Amino acid sequence: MCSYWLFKSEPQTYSIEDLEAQGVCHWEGVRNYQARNFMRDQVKCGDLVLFYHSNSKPSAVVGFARVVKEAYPDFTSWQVDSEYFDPKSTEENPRWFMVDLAFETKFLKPVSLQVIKSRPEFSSMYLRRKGDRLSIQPVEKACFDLICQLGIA
DNA sequence: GCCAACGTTGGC
DNA sequence: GCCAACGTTGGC
Repeated sequence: MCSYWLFKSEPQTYSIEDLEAQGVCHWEGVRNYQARNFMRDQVKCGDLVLFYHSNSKPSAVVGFARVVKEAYPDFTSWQVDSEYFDPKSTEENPRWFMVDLAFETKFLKPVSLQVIKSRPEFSSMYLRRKGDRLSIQPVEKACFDLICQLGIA
């Protein structure tokens, strides 16, 4: 059984095109406890992940990926020269985690936040919540399927 | 670039 | 443990 997720990324930081070119990536830099807990405790190998471009024009789901490695310590957190460095995270006692994703599909038609907000089928999504800032969030299968259907059509 | 809606930090 | 100050996210 697999679960469904939505991961946010600013495309100028890391885009679906970057993942497509790279094939596989480490999802480093998550520095929010709620997002970390989802990733560390619930994101499993084989799960499918909607790739969302935030702070974008328009902000949209632009494709999906597959989880190919489950949570392990985010080594960027103890690299002093990394923008994600956190002095409170150590190799002995890591505070932050990451997973690996493999590229699956880039949508022909990105599914914009506007569309997600306009359809009643998506009313349960975290993206619809006022003040939503969660960068890793669970998605219901029905929502995942419909977004893929809209994106690929 | 603005700012609302958070989350985090640290003094007390 | 409270809460003010500060930092961040992300839509617009």
